[in-house]
Amino acid sequence: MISPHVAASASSPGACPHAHTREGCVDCKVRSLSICAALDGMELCELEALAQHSTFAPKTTLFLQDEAADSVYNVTDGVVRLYKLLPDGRRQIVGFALPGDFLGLAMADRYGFSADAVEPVTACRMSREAFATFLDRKPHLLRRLHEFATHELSLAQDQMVLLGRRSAEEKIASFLLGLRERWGRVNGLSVTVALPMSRQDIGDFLGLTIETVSRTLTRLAREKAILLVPDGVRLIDVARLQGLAAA
Amino acid sequence: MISPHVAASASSPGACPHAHTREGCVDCKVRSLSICAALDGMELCELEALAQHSTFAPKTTLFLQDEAADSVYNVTDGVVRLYKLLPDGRRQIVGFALPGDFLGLAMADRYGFSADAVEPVTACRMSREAFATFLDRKPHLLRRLHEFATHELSLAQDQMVLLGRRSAEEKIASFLLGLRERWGRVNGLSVTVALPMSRQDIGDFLGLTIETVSRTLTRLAREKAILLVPDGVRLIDVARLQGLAAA
DNA sequence: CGTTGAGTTGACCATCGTCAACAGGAGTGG
DNA sequence: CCACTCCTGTTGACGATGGTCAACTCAACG
Repeated sequence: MISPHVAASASSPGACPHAHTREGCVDCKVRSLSICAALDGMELCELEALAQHSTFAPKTTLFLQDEAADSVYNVTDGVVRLYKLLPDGRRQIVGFALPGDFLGLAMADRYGFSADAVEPVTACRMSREAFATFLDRKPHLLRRLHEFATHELSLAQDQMVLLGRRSAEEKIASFLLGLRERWGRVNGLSVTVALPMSRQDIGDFLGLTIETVSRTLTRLAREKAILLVPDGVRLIDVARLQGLAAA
Repeated sequence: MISPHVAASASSPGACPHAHTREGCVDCKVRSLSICAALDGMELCELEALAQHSTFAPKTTLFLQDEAADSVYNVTDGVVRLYKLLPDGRRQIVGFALPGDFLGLAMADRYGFSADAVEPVTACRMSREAFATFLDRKPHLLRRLHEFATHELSLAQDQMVLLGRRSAEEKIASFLLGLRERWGRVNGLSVTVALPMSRQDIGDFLGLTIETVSRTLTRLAREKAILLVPDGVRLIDVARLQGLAAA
Protein backbone atom coordinates (compact mmCIF):
# COMPACT_ATOMS: atom_id res chain seq x y z
CA MET A 1 0.00 0.00 0.00
CA ILE A 2 1.35 3.40 -1.03
CA SER A 3 0.70 6.27 1.31
CA PRO A 4 -1.11 9.34 -0.10
CA HIS A 5 1.96 11.44 0.62
CA VAL A 6 4.31 9.21 -1.31
CA ALA A 7 1.83 8.72 -4.10
CA ALA A 8 1.40 12.46 -4.40
CA SER A 9 5.08 13.31 -4.48
CA ALA A 10 5.83 10.36 -6.77
CA SER A 11 3.26 11.56 -9.29
CA SER A 12 4.26 15.22 -9.41
CA PRO A 13 6.02 15.45 -12.73
CA GLY A 14 9.59 16.56 -13.12
CA ALA A 15 10.38 17.17 -9.47
CA CYS A 16 12.33 14.64 -7.53
CA PRO A 17 12.18 15.31 -3.81
CA HIS A 18 15.30 13.24 -3.27
CA ALA A 19 17.40 14.86 -5.95
CA HIS A 20 21.05 15.29 -5.04
CA THR A 21 23.05 18.12 -6.47
CA ARG A 22 25.89 16.10 -8.02
CA GLU A 23 26.65 12.60 -9.18
CA GLY A 24 22.94 11.94 -9.71
CA CYS A 25 21.53 8.70 -11.13
CA VAL A 26 20.22 10.64 -14.12
CA ASP A 27 23.78 11.40 -15.21
CA CYS A 28 25.10 7.95 -14.26
CA LYS A 29 27.28 6.77 -17.13
CA VAL A 30 26.60 3.09 -16.51
CA ARG A 31 22.86 3.46 -16.07
CA SER A 32 21.97 1.86 -19.38
CA LEU A 33 24.18 -1.13 -18.55
CA SER A 34 23.01 -1.59 -14.99
CA ILE A 35 19.80 -2.81 -13.42
CA CYS A 36 18.75 0.85 -13.27
CA ALA A 37 17.94 0.83 -16.98
CA ALA A 38 14.65 -0.80 -15.94
CA LEU A 39 13.59 2.32 -14.03
CA ASP A 40 11.92 5.48 -15.24
CA GLY A 41 12.83 8.95 -14.01
CA MET A 42 10.74 8.96 -10.86
CA GLU A 43 11.74 5.46 -9.87
CA LEU A 44 15.37 6.30 -10.41
CA CYS A 45 14.89 9.22 -8.12
CA GLU A 46 13.35 7.03 -5.44
CA LEU A 47 16.20 4.57 -5.71
CA GLU A 48 18.74 7.36 -5.52
CA ALA A 49 17.41 8.21 -2.08
CA LEU A 50 18.45 4.72 -0.95
CA ALA A 51 21.86 4.79 -2.58
CA GLN A 52 25.17 6.01 -1.33
CA HIS A 53 28.33 6.40 -3.39
CA SER A 54 31.26 4.49 -2.03
CA THR A 55 34.85 4.22 -3.14
CA PHE A 56 37.24 1.37 -2.47
CA ALA A 57 41.01 1.51 -2.74
CA PRO A 58 42.81 -1.30 -4.60
CA LYS A 59 42.91 -4.56 -2.64
CA THR A 60 40.33 -3.44 -0.13
CA THR A 61 37.33 -5.61 0.51
CA LEU A 62 33.70 -4.81 -0.29
CA PHE A 63 32.44 -7.83 1.65
CA LEU A 64 33.49 -11.30 2.71
CA GLN A 65 31.90 -14.67 2.05
CA ASP A 66 29.44 -15.75 4.77
CA GLU A 67 29.21 -12.26 6.24
CA ALA A 68 25.70 -10.92 6.86
CA ALA A 69 24.67 -9.44 3.51
CA ASP A 70 23.67 -5.95 4.64
CA SER A 71 24.29 -4.20 1.35
CA VAL A 72 23.92 -4.62 -2.36
CA TYR A 73 26.12 -2.77 -4.86
CA ASN A 74 26.08 -1.37 -8.33
CA VAL A 75 29.63 -1.12 -9.60
CA THR A 76 30.07 2.23 -11.34
CA ASP A 77 33.81 2.24 -11.96
CA GLY A 78 36.74 -0.15 -11.66
CA VAL A 79 36.98 -3.92 -11.42
CA VAL A 80 35.96 -6.11 -8.48
CA ARG A 81 37.14 -9.69 -8.07
CA LEU A 82 34.64 -12.19 -6.67
CA TYR A 83 36.15 -15.30 -5.15
CA LYS A 84 35.80 -18.29 -2.92
CA LEU A 85 38.55 -19.71 -0.72
CA LEU A 86 39.19 -23.29 0.31
CA PRO A 87 40.32 -23.89 3.90
CA ASP A 88 43.89 -24.56 2.75
CA GLY A 89 44.11 -21.25 0.91
CA ARG A 90 43.40 -22.33 -2.64
CA ARG A 91 41.31 -19.65 -4.30
CA GLN A 92 38.85 -19.71 -7.17
CA ILE A 93 37.78 -16.41 -8.66
CA VAL A 94 34.17 -16.90 -9.75
CA GLY A 95 33.98 -13.65 -11.67
CA PHE A 96 35.18 -10.12 -12.24
CA ALA A 97 32.55 -7.42 -11.78
CA LEU A 98 32.88 -4.53 -14.24
CA PRO A 99 31.09 -1.16 -14.29
CA GLY A 100 27.36 -1.77 -14.62
CA ASP A 101 27.46 -5.10 -12.78
CA PHE A 102 25.28 -5.71 -9.75
CA LEU A 103 26.50 -7.45 -6.60
CA GLY A 104 23.83 -9.05 -4.45
CA LEU A 105 21.64 -10.70 -7.05
CA ALA A 106 20.87 -13.52 -4.67
CA MET A 107 19.34 -11.17 -2.09
CA ALA A 108 20.35 -13.83 0.43
CA ASP A 109 21.09 -13.34 4.12
CA ARG A 110 24.79 -13.96 3.63
CA TYR A 111 27.20 -13.31 0.80
CA GLY A 112 28.05 -16.40 -1.23
CA PHE A 113 31.55 -15.17 -2.08
CA SER A 114 34.03 -12.48 -1.13
CA ALA A 115 34.56 -9.36 -3.18
CA ASP A 116 37.44 -6.94 -3.29
CA ALA A 117 38.61 -4.10 -5.44
CA VAL A 118 41.28 -4.88 -8.03
CA GLU A 119 41.84 -1.21 -8.85
CA PRO A 120 40.17 1.92 -7.45
CA VAL A 121 36.45 1.15 -7.47
CA THR A 122 33.40 3.28 -7.12
CA ALA A 123 30.06 1.67 -6.40
CA CYS A 124 26.53 2.59 -5.50
CA ARG A 125 25.78 0.98 -2.16
CA MET A 126 22.26 0.33 -0.94
CA SER A 127 20.92 -1.33 2.17
CA ARG A 128 19.70 -4.75 1.13
CA GLU A 129 16.62 -4.33 3.25
CA ALA A 130 15.67 -0.98 1.69
CA PHE A 131 16.41 -2.33 -1.77
CA ALA A 132 14.25 -5.40 -1.09
CA THR A 133 11.36 -3.19 -0.04
CA PHE A 134 11.77 -1.07 -3.15
CA LEU A 135 11.96 -4.23 -5.25
CA ASP A 136 8.69 -5.50 -3.79
CA ARG A 137 6.88 -2.60 -5.41
CA LYS A 138 8.63 -2.91 -8.78
CA PRO A 139 8.01 -6.17 -10.62
CA HIS A 140 9.78 -4.84 -13.71
CA LEU A 141 12.92 -4.29 -11.64
CA LEU A 142 12.65 -7.86 -10.38
CA ARG A 143 12.40 -8.95 -13.97
CA ARG A 144 15.57 -7.04 -14.78
CA LEU A 145 17.29 -8.58 -11.79
CA HIS A 146 16.22 -12.00 -13.01
CA GLU A 147 17.64 -11.28 -16.44
CA PHE A 148 20.92 -10.32 -14.82
CA ALA A 149 20.88 -13.51 -12.75
CA THR A 150 20.24 -15.76 -15.75
CA HIS A 151 22.94 -13.94 -17.70
CA GLU A 152 25.36 -14.56 -14.86
CA LEU A 153 24.27 -18.19 -14.80
CA SER A 154 24.99 -18.49 -18.49
CA LEU A 155 28.46 -16.99 -18.02
CA ALA A 156 29.03 -19.39 -15.13
CA GLN A 157 28.14 -22.33 -17.35
CA ASP A 158 30.53 -21.15 -20.03
CA GLN A 159 33.18 -20.88 -17.35
CA MET A 160 32.47 -24.48 -16.32
CA VAL A 161 33.21 -25.59 -19.87
CA LEU A 162 36.41 -23.56 -19.78
CA LEU A 163 37.54 -24.92 -16.42
CA GLY A 164 36.55 -28.50 -17.06
CA ARG A 165 37.47 -29.09 -20.67
CA ARG A 166 39.89 -26.57 -22.07
CA SER A 167 43.69 -26.41 -22.29
CA ALA A 168 45.73 -23.59 -20.80
CA GLU A 169 46.13 -21.91 -24.17
CA GLU A 170 42.38 -22.14 -24.90
CA LYS A 171 41.60 -20.77 -21.45
CA ILE A 172 43.79 -17.72 -21.98
CA ALA A 173 42.39 -17.05 -25.45
CA SER A 174 38.79 -17.35 -24.21
CA PHE A 175 39.53 -15.13 -21.27
CA LEU A 176 41.04 -12.37 -23.39
CA LEU A 177 38.23 -12.44 -25.95
CA GLY A 178 35.54 -12.59 -23.27
CA LEU A 179 37.03 -9.71 -21.37
CA ARG A 180 37.40 -7.70 -24.57
CA GLU A 181 33.71 -8.16 -25.26
CA ARG A 182 32.73 -7.14 -21.74
CA TRP A 183 34.92 -4.05 -21.84
CA GLY A 184 33.40 -3.38 -25.24
CA ARG A 185 29.98 -2.93 -23.68
CA VAL A 186 31.42 -0.43 -21.21
CA ASN A 187 33.94 1.51 -23.29
CA GLY A 188 33.34 0.49 -26.87
CA LEU A 189 35.10 -2.33 -28.67
CA SER A 190 38.87 -2.14 -28.89
CA VAL A 191 41.72 -4.49 -29.72
CA THR A 192 43.46 -3.43 -26.52
CA VAL A 193 42.17 -5.27 -23.46
CA ALA A 194 42.85 -3.75 -20.05
CA LEU A 195 44.08 -6.29 -17.52
CA PRO A 196 44.01 -4.49 -14.19
CA MET A 197 44.09 -7.79 -12.33
CA SER A 198 47.32 -9.62 -11.48
CA ARG A 199 48.59 -12.84 -13.06
CA GLN A 200 47.59 -14.55 -9.84
CA ASP A 201 44.02 -13.31 -10.29
CA ILE A 202 43.93 -14.51 -13.88
CA GLY A 203 45.28 -17.90 -12.81
CA ASP A 204 42.75 -18.23 -10.01
CA PHE A 205 39.98 -17.39 -12.46
CA LEU A 206 41.12 -19.87 -15.11
CA GLY A 207 42.19 -22.71 -12.85
CA LEU A 208 45.88 -22.24 -13.67
CA THR A 209 49.02 -21.23 -11.81
CA ILE A 210 50.67 -17.86 -12.19
CA GLU A 211 53.57 -19.51 -14.04
CA THR A 212 51.32 -21.17 -16.61
CA VAL A 213 49.50 -17.88 -17.21
CA SER A 214 52.78 -16.08 -17.70
CA ARG A 215 54.24 -18.75 -19.98
CA THR A 216 51.10 -18.95 -22.09
CA LEU A 217 50.89 -15.18 -22.51
CA THR A 218 54.54 -14.94 -23.51
CA ARG A 219 54.13 -17.83 -25.95
CA LEU A 220 51.11 -16.14 -27.57
CA ALA A 221 53.12 -12.92 -27.72
CA ARG A 222 56.14 -14.71 -29.25
CA GLU A 223 53.81 -16.18 -31.87
CA LYS A 224 52.43 -12.69 -32.61
CA ALA A 225 48.86 -13.48 -31.56
CA ILE A 226 48.96 -10.79 -28.89
CA LEU A 227 51.20 -7.95 -27.76
CA LEU A 228 51.83 -7.51 -24.05
CA VAL A 229 51.48 -3.87 -23.01
CA PRO A 230 51.54 -2.32 -19.55
CA ASP A 231 48.39 -3.37 -17.65
CA GLY A 232 46.89 -5.02 -20.68
CA VAL A 233 47.13 -6.89 -23.92
CA ARG A 234 46.70 -5.87 -27.50
CA LEU A 235 45.03 -8.52 -29.60
CA ILE A 236 46.95 -8.87 -32.87
CA ASP A 237 45.62 -12.05 -34.41
CA VAL A 238 42.00 -12.10 -33.29
CA ALA A 239 41.11 -14.91 -35.69
CA ARG A 240 43.83 -17.10 -34.23
CA LEU A 241 42.52 -16.43 -30.73
CA GLN A 242 38.95 -17.11 -31.79
CA GLY A 243 40.08 -20.41 -33.24
CA LEU A 244 41.62 -21.35 -29.93
CA ALA A 245 38.61 -20.16 -27.94
CA ALA A 246 36.08 -21.98 -30.08
CA ALA A 247 38.02 -25.24 -30.50
CA MET B 1 -6.10 -6.20 -17.12
CA ILE B 2 -8.13 -9.26 -16.08
CA SER B 3 -11.35 -9.88 -17.96
CA PRO B 4 -14.57 -10.17 -15.89
CA HIS B 5 -14.96 -13.76 -17.05
CA VAL B 6 -11.53 -14.83 -15.91
CA ALA B 7 -11.82 -12.87 -12.69
CA ALA B 8 -15.15 -14.50 -11.91
CA SER B 9 -14.04 -18.05 -12.57
CA ALA B 10 -10.74 -17.47 -10.82
CA SER B 11 -12.49 -16.23 -7.71
CA SER B 12 -15.13 -18.97 -7.41
CA PRO B 13 -13.80 -20.99 -4.49
CA GLY B 14 -12.96 -24.66 -4.70
CA ALA B 15 -13.85 -25.20 -8.33
CA CYS B 16 -11.13 -25.37 -10.92
CA PRO B 17 -12.47 -25.09 -14.44
CA HIS B 18 -9.33 -26.67 -15.83
CA ALA B 19 -9.18 -29.62 -13.42
CA HIS B 20 -7.98 -32.82 -14.99
CA THR B 21 -9.14 -36.15 -13.69
CA ARG B 22 -5.75 -37.72 -12.96
CA GLU B 23 -2.13 -36.71 -12.33
CA GLY B 24 -3.27 -33.29 -11.13
CA CYS B 25 -0.90 -30.62 -9.86
CA VAL B 26 -2.63 -30.81 -6.48
CA ASP B 27 -1.33 -34.34 -6.02
CA CYS B 28 2.08 -33.63 -7.56
CA LYS B 29 4.68 -35.18 -5.33
CA VAL B 30 7.37 -32.65 -6.23
CA ARG B 31 5.16 -29.60 -5.90
CA SER B 32 6.73 -28.40 -2.66
CA LEU B 33 10.19 -28.68 -4.23
CA SER B 34 9.32 -27.04 -7.52
CA ILE B 35 8.52 -23.51 -8.58
CA CYS B 36 4.87 -24.47 -8.12
CA ALA B 37 5.20 -24.18 -4.35
CA ALA B 38 4.81 -20.43 -4.90
CA LEU B 39 1.26 -20.90 -6.23
CA ASP B 40 -2.03 -21.22 -4.37
CA GLY B 41 -4.80 -23.63 -5.34
CA MET B 42 -6.41 -21.50 -8.02
CA GLU B 43 -3.12 -20.45 -9.57
CA LEU B 44 -1.99 -24.05 -9.63
CA CYS B 45 -5.14 -24.88 -11.46
CA GLU B 46 -4.55 -22.14 -14.03
CA LEU B 47 -1.02 -23.35 -14.56
CA GLU B 48 -2.22 -26.92 -14.94
CA ALA B 49 -4.22 -25.83 -17.94
CA LEU B 50 -0.97 -24.82 -19.62
CA ALA B 51 0.94 -27.95 -18.69
CA GLN B 52 1.26 -31.25 -20.41
CA HIS B 53 2.84 -34.37 -18.97
CA SER B 54 5.66 -35.76 -21.06
CA THR B 55 7.83 -38.81 -20.69
CA PHE B 56 11.29 -39.33 -22.12
CA ALA B 57 13.05 -42.64 -22.58
CA PRO B 58 16.66 -42.94 -21.42
CA LYS B 59 19.13 -41.13 -23.70
CA THR B 60 16.43 -39.24 -25.56
CA THR B 61 16.69 -35.51 -25.84
CA LEU B 62 14.44 -32.89 -24.27
CA PHE B 63 16.02 -30.08 -26.24
CA LEU B 64 19.29 -29.08 -27.87
CA GLN B 65 21.52 -26.09 -27.30
CA ASP B 66 20.73 -23.12 -29.59
CA GLU B 67 17.36 -24.54 -30.61
CA ALA B 68 14.40 -22.18 -30.36
CA ALA B 69 13.28 -22.42 -26.74
CA ASP B 70 9.60 -23.21 -27.27
CA SER B 71 9.04 -24.99 -24.00
CA VAL B 72 9.93 -24.89 -20.34
CA TYR B 73 9.90 -27.98 -18.14
CA ASN B 74 9.35 -29.04 -14.58
CA VAL B 75 11.11 -32.34 -13.99
CA THR B 76 8.80 -34.61 -12.01
CA ASP B 77 10.72 -37.88 -12.12
CA GLY B 78 14.12 -39.14 -13.24
CA VAL B 79 17.41 -37.37 -13.94
CA VAL B 80 18.23 -35.07 -16.85
CA ARG B 81 21.77 -34.20 -17.88
CA LEU B 82 22.43 -30.64 -19.03
CA TYR B 83 25.51 -30.17 -21.15
CA LYS B 84 27.48 -28.11 -23.60
CA LEU B 85 29.59 -29.49 -26.43
CA LEU B 86 32.76 -28.09 -27.96
CA PRO B 87 33.13 -28.36 -31.73
CA ASP B 88 35.65 -31.20 -31.39
CA GLY B 89 33.29 -33.28 -29.27
CA ARG B 90 34.53 -32.50 -25.80
CA ARG B 91 31.57 -32.27 -23.48
CA GLN B 92 30.97 -30.46 -20.21
CA ILE B 93 27.93 -31.39 -18.19
CA VAL B 94 26.81 -28.19 -16.47
CA GLY B 95 24.31 -29.89 -14.20
CA PHE B 96 22.00 -32.77 -13.48
CA ALA B 97 18.32 -31.86 -13.12
CA LEU B 98 16.48 -33.88 -10.48
CA PRO B 99 12.76 -34.07 -9.70
CA GLY B 100 11.52 -30.62 -8.74
CA ASP B 101 14.06 -28.81 -10.92
CA PHE B 102 12.96 -26.30 -13.52
CA LEU B 103 14.42 -26.11 -17.02
CA GLY B 104 14.07 -22.80 -18.77
CA LEU B 105 14.94 -20.34 -16.00
CA ALA B 106 16.50 -18.00 -18.51
CA MET B 107 13.25 -17.59 -20.47
CA ALA B 108 15.53 -16.83 -23.40
CA ASP B 109 14.76 -17.31 -27.08
CA ARG B 110 17.18 -20.21 -27.41
CA TYR B 111 18.33 -22.90 -25.03
CA GLY B 112 21.76 -22.29 -23.54
CA PHE B 113 22.59 -25.98 -23.24
CA SER B 114 21.33 -29.36 -24.36
CA ALA B 115 19.29 -31.64 -22.12
CA ASP B 116 18.64 -35.33 -22.29
CA ALA B 117 17.20 -38.02 -20.11
CA VAL B 118 19.66 -40.17 -18.18
CA GLU B 119 16.96 -42.62 -17.07
CA PRO B 120 13.21 -42.64 -17.79
CA VAL B 121 12.07 -39.08 -17.14
CA THR B 122 8.68 -37.52 -16.65
CA ALA B 123 8.32 -33.78 -16.89
CA CYS B 124 5.64 -31.13 -17.00
CA ARG B 125 6.02 -29.30 -20.27
CA MET B 126 4.63 -25.81 -20.86
CA SER B 127 4.82 -23.50 -23.81
CA ARG B 128 7.34 -20.81 -22.94
CA GLU B 129 5.06 -18.17 -24.39
CA ALA B 130 2.05 -19.25 -22.30
CA PHE B 131 4.23 -19.57 -19.23
CA ALA B 132 5.68 -16.10 -19.81
CA THR B 133 2.18 -14.64 -20.04
CA PHE B 134 1.18 -16.41 -16.84
CA LEU B 135 4.37 -15.20 -15.19
CA ASP B 136 3.58 -11.60 -16.12
CA ARG B 137 0.54 -11.72 -13.88
CA LYS B 138 2.28 -13.43 -10.95
CA PRO B 139 5.13 -11.45 -9.41
CA HIS B 140 5.45 -13.98 -6.59
CA LEU B 141 6.11 -16.70 -9.15
CA LEU B 142 8.80 -14.51 -10.71
CA ARG B 143 10.28 -14.13 -7.26
CA ARG B 144 10.35 -17.91 -6.90
CA LEU B 145 11.93 -18.26 -10.32
CA HIS B 146 14.56 -15.73 -9.31
CA GLU B 147 15.30 -17.69 -6.14
CA PHE B 148 15.74 -20.80 -8.27
CA ALA B 149 18.05 -18.92 -10.61
CA THR B 150 20.24 -17.55 -7.83
CA HIS B 151 20.37 -20.99 -6.23
CA GLU B 152 21.53 -22.43 -9.54
CA LEU B 153 24.07 -19.65 -9.79
CA SER B 154 25.39 -20.51 -6.35
CA LEU B 155 25.69 -24.18 -7.32
CA ALA B 156 27.48 -23.14 -10.51
CA GLN B 157 29.98 -21.10 -8.50
CA ASP B 158 30.65 -24.05 -6.22
CA GLN B 159 31.18 -26.14 -9.32
CA MET B 160 33.72 -23.60 -10.59
CA VAL B 161 35.72 -24.05 -7.39
CA LEU B 162 35.51 -27.80 -7.86
CA LEU B 163 36.57 -27.71 -11.51
CA GLY B 164 39.29 -25.13 -11.08
CA ARG B 165 40.92 -25.98 -7.81
CA ARG B 166 40.19 -29.51 -6.61
CA SER B 167 41.96 -32.84 -7.11
CA ALA B 168 40.26 -35.85 -8.65
CA GLU B 169 39.65 -37.42 -5.25
CA GLU B 170 38.18 -34.19 -3.86
CA LYS B 171 35.96 -33.84 -6.92
CA ILE B 172 34.52 -37.31 -6.49
CA ALA B 173 33.95 -36.83 -2.75
CA SER B 174 32.22 -33.47 -3.30
CA PHE B 175 30.12 -34.91 -6.06
CA LEU B 176 28.90 -37.83 -3.98
CA LEU B 177 28.09 -35.68 -0.95
CA GLY B 178 26.40 -33.02 -3.06
CA LEU B 179 24.29 -35.55 -4.88
CA ARG B 180 23.37 -37.24 -1.61
CA GLU B 181 22.10 -33.94 -0.28
CA ARG B 182 20.09 -33.22 -3.41
CA TRP B 183 18.53 -36.69 -3.40
CA GLY B 184 17.86 -36.12 0.29
CA ARG B 185 15.53 -33.25 -0.54
CA VAL B 186 13.62 -35.49 -2.96
CA ASN B 187 13.59 -38.88 -1.19
CA GLY B 188 14.87 -38.22 2.31
CA LEU B 189 18.47 -38.47 3.42
CA SER B 190 20.17 -41.82 2.95
CA VAL B 191 23.71 -43.14 2.96
CA THR B 192 23.02 -44.79 -0.40
CA VAL B 193 23.40 -42.43 -3.33
CA ALA B 194 21.77 -43.41 -6.62
CA LEU B 195 24.04 -42.89 -9.61
CA PRO B 196 21.83 -43.38 -12.64
CA MET B 197 24.34 -41.55 -14.83
CA SER B 198 27.29 -43.28 -16.49
CA ARG B 199 30.95 -42.90 -15.56
CA GLN B 200 31.30 -40.83 -18.71
CA ASP B 201 28.60 -38.47 -17.43
CA ILE B 202 30.30 -38.17 -14.05
CA GLY B 203 33.62 -37.49 -15.73
CA ASP B 204 32.14 -34.86 -18.01
CA PHE B 205 30.56 -33.19 -14.99
CA LEU B 206 33.75 -33.18 -12.90
CA GLY B 207 36.25 -32.41 -15.64
CA LEU B 208 37.79 -35.87 -15.48
CA THR B 209 38.09 -38.87 -17.79
CA ILE B 210 36.08 -42.02 -17.35
CA GLU B 211 39.26 -43.86 -16.28
CA THR B 212 40.08 -41.39 -13.53
CA VAL B 213 36.50 -41.56 -12.23
CA SER B 214 36.65 -45.35 -12.18
CA ARG B 215 40.07 -45.48 -10.53
CA THR B 216 39.13 -42.93 -7.88
CA LEU B 217 35.89 -44.71 -7.02
CA THR B 218 37.65 -48.07 -6.72
CA ARG B 219 40.36 -46.54 -4.58
CA LEU B 220 37.80 -44.98 -2.24
CA ALA B 221 36.04 -48.36 -2.12
CA ARG B 222 39.32 -50.20 -1.41
CA GLU B 223 39.96 -47.74 1.43
CA LYS B 224 36.47 -48.41 2.82
CA ALA B 225 35.22 -44.86 2.38
CA ILE B 226 32.44 -46.01 0.05
CA LEU B 227 30.87 -49.25 -1.17
CA LEU B 228 30.09 -49.60 -4.84
CA VAL B 229 26.61 -51.02 -5.40
CA PRO B 230 24.65 -51.51 -8.63
CA ASP B 231 23.64 -48.08 -9.97
CA GLY B 232 24.92 -46.28 -6.94
CA VAL B 233 27.27 -45.89 -4.02
CA ARG B 234 26.86 -46.45 -0.32
CA LEU B 235 28.74 -43.88 1.74
CA ILE B 236 30.60 -45.72 4.53
CA ASP B 237 32.96 -43.12 5.94
CA VAL B 238 31.03 -39.89 5.52
CA ALA B 239 33.46 -37.95 7.72
CA ARG B 240 36.37 -39.00 5.52
CA LEU B 241 34.48 -37.84 2.44
CA GLN B 242 33.55 -34.56 4.09
CA GLY B 243 37.20 -34.03 4.93
CA LEU B 244 38.10 -34.49 1.27
CA ALA B 245 35.25 -32.31 0.06
CA ALA B 246 35.98 -29.44 2.44
CA ALA B 247 39.77 -29.48 2.11
C1' DC C 1 70.76 2.41 -3.31
C1' DG C 2 68.40 -1.47 -0.84
C1' DT C 3 63.96 -3.65 -0.37
C1' DT C 4 59.79 -5.46 -1.85
C1' DG C 5 56.50 -7.47 -4.83
C1' DA C 6 55.05 -8.75 -9.46
C1' DG C 7 56.33 -11.10 -13.38
C1' DT C 8 59.28 -14.22 -16.19
C1' DT C 9 61.91 -18.22 -17.17
C1' DG C 10 64.00 -22.81 -16.46
C1' DA C 11 64.43 -27.60 -14.56
C1' DC C 12 62.04 -31.16 -12.72
C1' DC C 13 58.06 -33.81 -11.41
C1' DA C 14 53.16 -35.49 -10.35
C1' DT C 15 48.64 -35.86 -11.52
C1' DC C 16 45.78 -37.08 -14.64
C1' DG C 17 45.01 -38.22 -19.63
C1' DT C 18 45.84 -41.62 -23.39
C1' DC C 19 46.00 -46.03 -25.24
C1' DA C 20 45.15 -50.67 -24.75
C1' DA C 21 43.57 -55.00 -22.89
C1' DC C 22 40.21 -57.31 -20.39
C1' DA C 23 35.83 -58.53 -17.58
C1' DG C 24 31.01 -58.88 -17.07
C1' DG C 25 26.11 -58.21 -18.27
C1' DA C 26 22.32 -57.41 -21.62
C1' DG C 27 20.48 -58.21 -25.76
C1' DT C 28 20.26 -60.93 -30.21
C1' DG C 29 20.11 -64.67 -33.22
C1' DG C 30 21.31 -69.32 -34.53
C1' DC D 1 20.37 -72.90 -24.76
C1' DC D 2 24.53 -71.13 -26.18
C1' DA D 3 27.50 -68.22 -28.92
C1' DC D 4 28.10 -63.70 -30.31
C1' DT D 5 28.21 -58.86 -30.13
C1' DC D 6 27.95 -54.61 -27.86
C1' DC D 7 28.43 -51.63 -24.20
C1' DT D 8 29.96 -50.17 -19.83
C1' DG D 9 33.26 -50.34 -16.55
C1' DT D 10 37.88 -51.69 -14.67
C1' DT D 11 42.78 -52.02 -14.67
C1' DG D 12 47.58 -51.36 -16.26
C1' DA D 13 51.51 -49.06 -18.74
C1' DC D 14 53.06 -44.96 -20.43
C1' DG D 15 53.23 -40.04 -21.48
C1' DA D 16 52.01 -35.03 -21.65
C1' DT D 17 50.17 -31.07 -19.69
C1' DG D 18 50.53 -28.21 -16.30
C1' DG D 19 52.20 -27.74 -11.30
C1' DT D 20 56.25 -27.04 -8.10
C1' DC D 21 60.41 -25.07 -6.79
C1' DA D 22 63.87 -21.90 -7.59
C1' DA D 23 66.53 -18.22 -9.65
C1' DC D 24 66.41 -14.01 -11.84
C1' DT D 25 64.73 -9.26 -13.74
C1' DC D 26 62.60 -5.08 -13.18
C1' DA D 27 59.89 -1.29 -11.53
C1' DA D 28 58.13 1.14 -7.50
C1' DC D 29 59.15 3.05 -3.28
C1' DG D 30 61.52 4.20 0.82
